[in-house]
Amino acid sequence: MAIKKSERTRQRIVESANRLFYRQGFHNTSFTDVVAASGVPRGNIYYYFKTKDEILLAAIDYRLERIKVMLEGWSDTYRTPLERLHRFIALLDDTAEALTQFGCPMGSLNAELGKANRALQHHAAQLFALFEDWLTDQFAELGYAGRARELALRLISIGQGISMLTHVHHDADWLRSERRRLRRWLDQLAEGDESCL
Amino acid sequence: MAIKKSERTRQRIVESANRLFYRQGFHNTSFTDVVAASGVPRGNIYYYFKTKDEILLAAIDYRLERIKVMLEGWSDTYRTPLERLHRFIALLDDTAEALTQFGCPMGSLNAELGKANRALQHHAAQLFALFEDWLTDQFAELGYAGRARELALRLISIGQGISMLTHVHHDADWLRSERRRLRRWLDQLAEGDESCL
DNA sequence: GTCTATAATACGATAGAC
DNA sequence: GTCTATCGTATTATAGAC
Repeated sequence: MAIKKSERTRQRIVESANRLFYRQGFHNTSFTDVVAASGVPRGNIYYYFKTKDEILLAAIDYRLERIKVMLEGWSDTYRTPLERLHRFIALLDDTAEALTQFGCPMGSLNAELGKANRALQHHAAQLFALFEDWLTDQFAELGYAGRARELALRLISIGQGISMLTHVHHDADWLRSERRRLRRWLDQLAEGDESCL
Repeated sequence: MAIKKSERTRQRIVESANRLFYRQGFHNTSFTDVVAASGVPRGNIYYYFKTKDEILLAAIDYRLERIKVMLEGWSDTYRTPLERLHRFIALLDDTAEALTQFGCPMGSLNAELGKANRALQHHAAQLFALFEDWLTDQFAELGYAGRARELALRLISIGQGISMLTHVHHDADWLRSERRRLRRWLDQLAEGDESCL
Protein backbone atom coordinates (compact mmCIF):
# COMPACT_ATOMS: atom_id res chain seq x y z
CA MET A 1 0.00 0.00 0.00
CA ALA A 2 2.70 2.45 0.99
CA ILE A 3 4.85 1.27 -1.87
CA LYS A 4 1.97 1.60 -4.27
CA LYS A 5 1.32 5.23 -3.39
CA SER A 6 5.04 5.88 -3.55
CA GLU A 7 5.17 4.48 -7.07
CA ARG A 8 2.22 6.60 -8.11
CA THR A 9 3.84 9.76 -6.82
CA ARG A 10 7.06 8.97 -8.60
CA GLN A 11 5.15 8.31 -11.79
CA ARG A 12 3.31 11.62 -11.51
CA ILE A 13 6.63 13.43 -11.26
CA VAL A 14 8.09 11.63 -14.26
CA GLU A 15 5.05 12.17 -16.46
CA SER A 16 4.74 15.85 -15.61
CA ALA A 17 8.45 16.44 -16.11
CA ASN A 18 8.49 14.51 -19.37
CA ARG A 19 5.63 16.60 -20.72
CA LEU A 20 7.36 19.84 -19.72
CA PHE A 21 10.73 18.76 -21.10
CA TYR A 22 9.05 18.13 -24.43
CA ARG A 23 7.01 21.32 -24.59
CA GLN A 24 9.47 23.76 -23.01
CA GLY A 25 12.80 22.02 -23.40
CA PHE A 26 14.93 20.58 -20.60
CA HIS A 27 17.05 23.61 -19.72
CA ASN A 28 14.07 25.90 -19.97
CA THR A 29 12.06 23.82 -17.50
CA SER A 30 12.72 24.71 -13.87
CA PHE A 31 12.25 22.59 -10.79
CA THR A 32 9.43 24.90 -9.82
CA ASP A 33 7.68 24.13 -13.10
CA VAL A 34 7.75 20.44 -12.27
CA VAL A 35 6.43 21.16 -8.78
CA ALA A 36 3.54 23.18 -10.18
CA ALA A 37 2.66 20.72 -12.93
CA SER A 38 2.88 17.57 -10.85
CA GLY A 39 1.40 18.95 -7.64
CA VAL A 40 4.18 17.19 -5.74
CA PRO A 41 6.01 19.43 -3.21
CA ARG A 42 9.65 20.29 -3.78
CA GLY A 43 11.19 18.27 -1.01
CA ASN A 44 9.15 15.26 -1.94
CA ILE A 45 10.51 15.32 -5.45
CA TYR A 46 14.03 15.30 -4.05
CA TYR A 47 13.10 12.21 -2.09
CA TYR A 48 12.69 10.39 -5.40
CA PHE A 49 15.31 12.15 -7.50
CA LYS A 50 18.56 13.63 -6.28
CA THR A 51 19.10 15.88 -9.28
CA LYS A 52 17.29 17.32 -12.25
CA ASP A 53 19.39 15.09 -14.48
CA GLU A 54 18.00 12.04 -12.70
CA ILE A 55 14.48 13.18 -13.49
CA LEU A 56 15.44 13.50 -17.14
CA LEU A 57 16.96 10.03 -17.09
CA ALA A 58 13.72 8.67 -15.65
CA ALA A 59 11.74 10.58 -18.27
CA ILE A 60 13.84 9.04 -21.05
CA ASP A 61 13.32 5.57 -19.53
CA TYR A 62 9.61 6.29 -19.41
CA ARG A 63 9.63 7.18 -23.11
CA LEU A 64 11.69 4.12 -23.97
CA GLU A 65 9.17 1.90 -22.21
CA ARG A 66 6.20 3.51 -23.93
CA ILE A 67 7.80 3.21 -27.36
CA LYS A 68 8.60 -0.46 -26.73
CA VAL A 69 4.99 -1.13 -25.81
CA MET A 70 3.76 0.80 -28.84
CA LEU A 71 6.02 -1.06 -31.28
CA GLU A 72 5.13 -4.45 -29.77
CA GLY A 73 1.49 -3.49 -30.09
CA TRP A 74 1.98 -2.68 -33.75
CA SER A 75 3.75 -5.97 -34.32
CA ASP A 76 0.79 -7.76 -32.73
CA THR A 77 -1.94 -5.75 -34.45
CA TYR A 78 -0.58 -5.71 -37.98
CA ARG A 79 0.49 -8.87 -39.74
CA THR A 80 2.42 -7.65 -42.78
CA PRO A 81 5.55 -5.53 -42.70
CA LEU A 82 3.94 -3.13 -45.18
CA GLU A 83 1.02 -2.48 -42.82
CA ARG A 84 3.44 -1.97 -39.96
CA LEU A 85 5.55 0.48 -41.93
CA HIS A 86 2.44 2.39 -42.88
CA ARG A 87 1.48 2.49 -39.21
CA PHE A 88 4.84 4.07 -38.47
CA ILE A 89 4.33 6.74 -41.09
CA ALA A 90 0.87 7.40 -39.66
CA LEU A 91 2.65 8.65 -36.53
CA LEU A 92 3.11 11.88 -38.43
CA ASP A 93 -0.67 12.24 -38.46
CA ASP A 94 -1.34 11.10 -34.91
CA THR A 95 1.03 13.66 -33.54
CA ALA A 96 0.62 16.36 -36.21
CA GLU A 97 -0.44 19.12 -33.84
CA ALA A 98 2.29 18.46 -31.28
CA LEU A 99 4.91 18.14 -34.03
CA THR A 100 3.86 21.52 -35.41
CA GLN A 101 4.01 23.20 -32.03
CA PHE A 102 6.97 21.50 -30.37
CA GLY A 103 8.79 19.43 -32.98
CA CYS A 104 9.71 15.77 -32.75
CA PRO A 105 10.11 14.65 -29.11
CA MET A 106 13.09 12.42 -29.90
CA GLY A 107 14.77 14.83 -32.26
CA SER A 108 14.42 17.96 -30.19
CA LEU A 109 15.57 16.20 -27.03
CA ASN A 110 18.65 14.76 -28.71
CA ALA A 111 19.44 18.10 -30.31
CA GLU A 112 19.30 19.87 -26.97
CA LEU A 113 21.27 17.27 -25.02
CA GLY A 114 23.83 16.88 -27.78
CA LYS A 115 25.03 20.39 -26.99
CA ALA A 116 24.96 20.33 -23.23
CA ASN A 117 25.42 16.79 -21.99
CA ARG A 118 26.70 14.11 -24.29
CA ALA A 119 26.23 11.33 -21.72
CA LEU A 120 22.53 12.08 -21.42
CA GLN A 121 22.26 12.48 -25.19
CA HIS A 122 23.74 9.06 -25.65
CA HIS A 123 20.97 7.67 -23.50
CA ALA A 124 18.36 9.63 -25.45
CA ALA A 125 19.77 8.15 -28.67
CA GLN A 126 18.28 4.83 -27.54
CA LEU A 127 14.91 6.31 -28.44
CA PHE A 128 16.05 6.37 -32.05
CA ALA A 129 17.60 2.92 -31.74
CA LEU A 130 14.25 1.37 -30.80
CA PHE A 131 12.61 2.66 -33.96
CA GLU A 132 15.63 1.80 -36.08
CA ASP A 133 15.70 -1.81 -34.93
CA TRP A 134 11.97 -2.28 -35.36
CA LEU A 135 11.94 -0.68 -38.80
CA THR A 136 14.95 -2.74 -39.83
CA ASP A 137 12.99 -5.88 -39.01
CA GLN A 138 10.07 -4.69 -41.09
CA PHE A 139 12.16 -3.82 -44.15
CA ALA A 140 13.92 -7.17 -43.88
CA GLU A 141 10.58 -8.96 -43.85
CA LEU A 142 9.48 -6.85 -46.80
CA GLY A 143 12.26 -8.37 -48.83
CA TYR A 144 15.07 -5.86 -48.43
CA ALA A 145 17.13 -7.94 -46.03
CA GLY A 146 20.46 -6.69 -47.29
CA ARG A 147 19.55 -3.03 -47.03
CA ALA A 148 17.03 -3.16 -44.25
CA ARG A 149 18.95 -0.97 -41.81
CA GLU A 150 19.90 1.46 -44.53
CA LEU A 151 16.22 1.89 -45.37
CA ALA A 152 15.23 2.14 -41.73
CA LEU A 153 17.70 4.95 -41.15
CA ARG A 154 16.52 6.70 -44.30
CA LEU A 155 12.88 6.55 -43.28
CA ILE A 156 13.65 7.97 -39.86
CA SER A 157 15.87 10.61 -41.39
CA ILE A 158 13.10 11.70 -43.73
CA GLY A 159 10.67 11.80 -40.83
CA GLN A 160 13.08 13.99 -38.87
CA GLY A 161 13.41 16.39 -41.75
CA ILE A 162 9.66 16.63 -42.15
CA SER A 163 9.21 17.17 -38.42
CA MET A 164 11.82 19.90 -38.36
CA LEU A 165 10.43 21.93 -41.23
CA THR A 166 6.88 21.48 -40.01
CA HIS A 167 7.93 22.89 -36.67
CA VAL A 168 10.03 25.69 -38.12
CA HIS A 169 7.20 26.92 -40.35
CA HIS A 170 4.32 25.87 -38.11
CA ASP A 171 2.81 24.34 -41.21
CA ALA A 172 0.73 21.22 -40.63
CA ASP A 173 -0.52 21.27 -44.23
CA TRP A 174 2.96 20.75 -45.56
CA LEU A 175 3.40 17.93 -43.06
CA ARG A 176 0.37 16.17 -44.49
CA SER A 177 1.46 16.56 -48.10
CA GLU A 178 4.90 15.18 -47.32
CA ARG A 179 3.33 12.33 -45.39
CA ARG A 180 1.26 11.43 -48.47
CA ARG A 181 4.42 11.39 -50.56
CA LEU A 182 6.10 9.16 -48.01
CA ARG A 183 3.23 6.68 -48.22
CA ARG A 184 3.55 6.52 -51.99
CA TRP A 185 7.30 5.99 -51.65
CA LEU A 186 6.63 3.06 -49.33
CA ASP A 187 4.03 1.52 -51.63
CA GLN A 188 6.41 1.72 -54.58
CA LEU A 189 9.09 0.12 -52.49
CA ALA A 190 6.73 -2.72 -51.56
CA GLU A 191 6.05 -3.31 -55.24
CA GLY A 192 9.73 -3.77 -55.86
CA ASP A 193 10.28 -0.38 -57.46
CA GLU A 194 13.75 0.47 -56.29
CA SER A 195 14.18 3.51 -58.48
CA CYS A 196 13.71 5.74 -55.49
CA LEU A 197 16.40 4.11 -53.44
CA MET B 1 38.35 55.87 -35.23
CA ALA B 2 36.33 55.64 -32.01
CA ILE B 3 33.38 54.36 -33.96
CA LYS B 4 35.53 51.80 -35.67
CA LYS B 5 36.82 50.34 -32.44
CA SER B 6 33.28 50.32 -31.10
CA GLU B 7 32.12 48.32 -34.09
CA ARG B 8 34.92 45.86 -33.67
CA THR B 9 34.07 45.28 -30.01
CA ARG B 10 30.44 44.75 -30.87
CA GLN B 11 31.40 42.32 -33.58
CA ARG B 12 33.64 40.38 -31.22
CA ILE B 13 30.72 39.95 -28.83
CA VAL B 14 28.37 38.81 -31.58
CA GLU B 15 30.80 36.33 -33.06
CA SER B 16 31.75 34.82 -29.71
CA ALA B 17 28.12 34.58 -28.63
CA ASN B 18 27.06 33.10 -31.94
CA ARG B 19 29.71 30.43 -31.68
CA LEU B 20 28.69 29.56 -28.14
CA PHE B 21 24.99 29.52 -28.95
CA TYR B 22 25.71 27.02 -31.68
CA ARG B 23 28.01 24.77 -29.71
CA GLN B 24 26.32 24.92 -26.29
CA GLY B 25 22.82 26.07 -27.07
CA PHE B 26 21.30 29.44 -26.19
CA HIS B 27 19.85 28.63 -22.76
CA ASN B 28 22.91 26.69 -21.80
CA THR B 29 25.21 29.62 -22.58
CA SER B 30 25.58 32.06 -19.71
CA PHE B 31 26.50 35.69 -19.83
CA THR B 32 29.74 34.75 -18.12
CA ASP B 33 30.53 32.37 -20.97
CA VAL B 34 30.22 35.20 -23.45
CA VAL B 35 32.43 37.40 -21.29
CA ALA B 36 35.11 34.70 -21.13
CA ALA B 37 34.98 33.83 -24.83
CA SER B 38 34.91 37.38 -26.17
CA GLY B 39 37.26 38.92 -23.63
CA VAL B 40 34.89 41.86 -23.36
CA PRO B 41 34.01 42.81 -19.74
CA ARG B 42 30.46 42.34 -18.50
CA GLY B 43 29.47 45.96 -18.25
CA ASN B 44 30.85 46.70 -21.66
CA ILE B 45 28.69 44.02 -23.21
CA TYR B 46 25.65 45.65 -21.63
CA TYR B 47 26.69 48.88 -23.27
CA TYR B 48 26.04 47.25 -26.65
CA PHE B 49 23.18 44.92 -25.75
CA LYS B 50 20.52 45.51 -23.12
CA THR B 51 19.51 41.86 -22.79
CA LYS B 52 20.69 38.39 -23.66
CA ASP B 53 17.85 38.15 -26.17
CA GLU B 54 19.27 41.16 -28.00
CA ILE B 55 22.58 39.38 -28.34
CA LEU B 56 20.80 36.40 -29.83
CA LEU B 57 18.93 38.66 -32.22
CA ALA B 58 22.24 40.17 -33.32
CA ALA B 59 23.72 36.70 -33.69
CA ILE B 60 20.83 35.67 -35.94
CA ASP B 61 21.28 38.83 -38.01
CA TYR B 62 24.96 38.01 -38.28
CA ARG B 63 24.14 34.54 -39.57
CA LEU B 64 21.57 35.93 -42.00
CA GLU B 65 24.14 38.29 -43.42
CA ARG B 66 26.75 35.58 -43.80
CA ILE B 67 24.34 33.25 -45.53
CA LYS B 68 23.27 36.01 -47.93
CA VAL B 69 26.88 36.66 -48.85
CA MET B 70 27.53 32.96 -49.28
CA LEU B 71 24.54 32.40 -51.54
CA GLU B 72 25.34 35.47 -53.63
CA GLY B 73 28.86 34.17 -53.94
CA TRP B 74 27.59 30.85 -55.18
CA SER B 75 25.34 32.55 -57.69
CA ASP B 76 28.35 34.46 -58.98
CA THR B 77 30.79 31.56 -59.00
CA TYR B 78 28.61 28.90 -60.56
CA ARG B 79 26.75 29.47 -63.79
CA THR B 80 24.30 26.59 -64.02
CA PRO B 81 21.57 25.83 -61.49
CA LEU B 82 22.81 22.24 -61.31
CA GLU B 83 26.26 23.36 -60.24
CA ARG B 84 24.74 25.65 -57.65
CA LEU B 85 22.52 22.93 -56.26
CA HIS B 86 25.54 20.65 -56.02
CA ARG B 87 27.35 23.39 -54.18
CA PHE B 88 24.53 23.50 -51.68
CA ILE B 89 24.71 19.76 -51.08
CA ALA B 90 28.46 20.07 -50.63
CA LEU B 91 27.68 22.09 -47.49
CA LEU B 92 27.18 18.73 -45.81
CA ASP B 93 30.86 18.02 -46.46
CA ASP B 94 32.23 21.45 -45.63
CA THR B 95 30.61 21.34 -42.23
CA ALA B 96 30.70 17.58 -41.63
CA GLU B 97 32.64 17.72 -38.39
CA ALA B 98 30.57 20.49 -36.84
CA LEU B 99 27.35 18.80 -37.96
CA THR B 100 28.43 15.60 -36.28
CA GLN B 101 29.33 17.32 -33.04
CA PHE B 102 26.69 20.02 -32.77
CA GLY B 103 24.03 19.39 -35.40
CA CYS B 104 22.74 21.85 -37.97
CA PRO B 105 23.10 25.47 -36.77
CA MET B 106 19.76 26.52 -38.26
CA GLY B 107 17.86 23.44 -37.22
CA SER B 108 19.10 23.21 -33.66
CA LEU B 109 18.56 26.92 -33.04
CA ASN B 110 15.01 26.83 -34.36
CA ALA B 111 14.28 23.68 -32.39
CA GLU B 112 15.44 25.29 -29.17
CA LEU B 113 13.71 28.63 -29.69
CA GLY B 114 10.52 26.99 -30.88
CA LYS B 115 10.01 25.69 -27.36
CA ALA B 116 10.98 28.74 -25.37
CA ASN B 117 10.41 31.87 -27.42
CA ARG B 118 8.27 31.75 -30.51
CA ALA B 119 9.02 35.38 -31.44
CA LEU B 120 12.75 34.71 -31.59
CA GLN B 121 12.12 31.42 -33.38
CA HIS B 122 10.17 33.26 -36.03
CA HIS B 123 13.19 35.42 -36.63
CA ALA B 124 15.46 32.38 -36.77
CA ALA B 125 13.13 30.85 -39.36
CA GLN B 126 14.42 33.51 -41.77
CA LEU B 127 17.63 31.50 -41.91
CA PHE B 128 15.65 28.73 -43.54
CA ALA B 129 13.81 31.19 -45.76
CA LEU B 130 17.05 32.41 -47.31
CA PHE B 131 18.01 28.92 -48.41
CA GLU B 132 14.47 28.12 -49.51
CA ASP B 133 14.23 31.16 -51.76
CA TRP B 134 17.64 30.61 -53.29
CA LEU B 135 17.03 26.91 -53.90
CA THR B 136 13.62 27.70 -55.36
CA ASP B 137 15.29 29.94 -57.92
CA GLN B 138 17.73 27.21 -58.83
CA PHE B 139 15.08 24.52 -59.27
CA ALA B 140 13.03 26.92 -61.39
CA GLU B 141 16.02 27.55 -63.62
CA LEU B 142 16.61 23.83 -63.80
CA GLY B 143 13.23 23.46 -65.44
CA TYR B 144 10.95 22.66 -62.52
CA ALA B 145 9.31 26.07 -62.36
CA GLY B 146 5.95 24.77 -61.21
CA ARG B 147 7.37 22.72 -58.39
CA ALA B 148 10.47 24.69 -57.60
CA ARG B 149 9.51 25.61 -54.03
CA GLU B 150 8.24 22.12 -53.36
CA LEU B 151 11.62 20.73 -54.38
CA ALA B 152 13.49 23.37 -52.43
CA LEU B 153 11.62 22.48 -49.25
CA ARG B 154 12.20 18.81 -49.86
CA LEU B 155 15.93 19.23 -50.33
CA ILE B 156 16.22 21.24 -47.13
CA SER B 157 14.04 18.75 -45.31
CA ILE B 158 16.26 15.87 -46.41
CA GLY B 159 19.31 17.82 -45.33
CA GLN B 160 17.78 18.43 -41.92
CA GLY B 161 17.05 14.74 -41.49
CA ILE B 162 20.58 13.81 -42.45
CA SER B 163 22.01 16.42 -40.08
CA MET B 164 19.85 15.21 -37.20
CA LEU B 165 20.74 11.53 -37.51
CA THR B 166 24.40 12.33 -38.08
CA HIS B 167 24.41 14.31 -34.86
CA VAL B 168 22.38 11.76 -32.88
CA HIS B 169 24.70 8.91 -33.82
CA HIS B 170 27.89 10.93 -34.14
CA ASP B 171 28.38 9.17 -37.43
CA ALA B 172 30.12 11.19 -40.12
CA ASP B 173 30.44 8.13 -42.36
CA TRP B 174 26.70 7.81 -42.63
CA LEU B 175 26.54 11.51 -43.43
CA ARG B 176 28.88 11.03 -46.36
CA SER B 177 26.99 8.04 -47.76
CA GLU B 178 23.70 9.93 -47.60
CA ARG B 179 25.32 12.93 -49.21
CA ARG B 180 26.41 10.72 -52.11
CA ARG B 181 22.86 9.49 -52.49
CA LEU B 182 21.60 13.05 -52.49
CA ARG B 183 23.99 13.96 -55.29
CA ARG B 184 22.72 11.08 -57.40
CA TRP B 185 19.16 12.15 -56.70
CA LEU B 186 19.97 15.62 -57.95
CA ASP B 187 21.72 14.36 -61.08
CA GLN B 188 18.72 12.19 -61.94
CA LEU B 189 16.46 15.15 -61.44
CA ALA B 190 18.60 17.23 -63.77
CA GLU B 191 18.27 14.55 -66.43
CA GLY B 192 14.52 14.80 -66.21
CA ASP B 193 14.00 11.62 -64.24
CA GLU B 194 11.06 12.52 -62.06
CA SER B 195 10.48 9.04 -60.71
CA CYS B 196 11.98 10.08 -57.43
CA LEU B 197 9.70 13.02 -56.95
C1' DG C 1 6.93 9.08 3.20
C1' DT C 2 5.37 13.97 3.07
C1' DC C 3 5.98 18.72 3.15
C1' DT C 4 7.92 23.63 4.33
C1' DA C 5 11.40 26.63 4.96
C1' DT C 6 15.61 27.92 3.53
C1' DA C 7 20.39 27.46 2.15
C1' DA C 8 23.80 27.93 -1.71
C1' DT C 9 24.66 29.21 -5.97
C1' DA C 10 24.44 30.92 -10.74
C1' DC C 11 22.21 33.92 -13.44
C1' DG C 12 20.87 38.24 -15.96
C1' DA C 13 21.16 42.89 -15.28
C1' DT C 14 22.66 47.61 -13.14
C1' DA C 15 25.37 51.45 -11.03
C1' DG C 16 28.89 54.17 -11.25
C1' DA C 17 34.08 55.03 -11.27
C1' DC C 18 37.35 55.78 -14.76
C1' DG D 1 33.53 54.08 -24.56
C1' DT D 2 35.59 50.89 -20.93
C1' DC D 3 35.60 48.23 -16.94
C1' DT D 4 34.64 46.60 -11.89
C1' DA D 5 31.80 45.77 -8.27
C1' DT D 6 27.53 44.36 -7.03
C1' DC D 7 22.45 43.99 -6.99
C1' DG D 8 18.13 41.28 -7.17
C1' DT D 9 16.26 37.21 -8.64
C1' DA D 10 15.57 32.51 -10.02
C1' DT D 11 17.58 28.28 -9.76
C1' DT D 12 18.99 23.76 -7.88
C1' DA D 13 19.43 21.53 -3.80
C1' DT D 14 19.21 20.61 1.44
C1' DA D 15 17.72 20.47 6.34
C1' DG D 16 14.65 19.10 9.28
C1' DA D 17 9.77 19.22 11.29
C1' DC D 18 5.82 16.35 10.83
